[in-house]
Amino acid sequence: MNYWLVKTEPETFSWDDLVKKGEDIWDGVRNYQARNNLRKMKKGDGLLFYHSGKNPGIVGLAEVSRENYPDPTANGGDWSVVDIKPVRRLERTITLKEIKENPLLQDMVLVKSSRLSVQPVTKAEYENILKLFL
DNA sequence: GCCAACGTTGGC
DNA sequence: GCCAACGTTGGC
Repeated sequence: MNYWLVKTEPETFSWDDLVKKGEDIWDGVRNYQARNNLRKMKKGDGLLFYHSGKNPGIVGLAEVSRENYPDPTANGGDWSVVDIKPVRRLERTITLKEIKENPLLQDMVLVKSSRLSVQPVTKAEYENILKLFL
């Protein structure tokens, strides 16, 4: 089981939208690194659901419900999507600020390469994030 | 709204 | 294949 962080602008697609829909296709990724990460995802992998923009931070836990298949929104081009479904909302938002301030989380891709929209997260990082609100 | 970081494009 | 120009992302 692997862990990932997926970013979205809440104005475009938020955690609440995902909960409302119950399941959603994670489409529109047009970055090779992000796409390659999508392709490595296995059903049941854990996802940290991250809101960018105003008050950036992790708001919920989700999981991969369907492994990668071709992106129906791509006009040609070799792009992939996965389906994801919500697991639960976090008790509170884990802000980018506190992630940056936490010595245990300094190696997260989020801290080092903030623009990548689909990122791998280590098991240790995932567990350390859970500890922040459990 | 600004700007730094990064990815992509295209001329040579 | 290099690199300048440009576009986009996303934090602040």
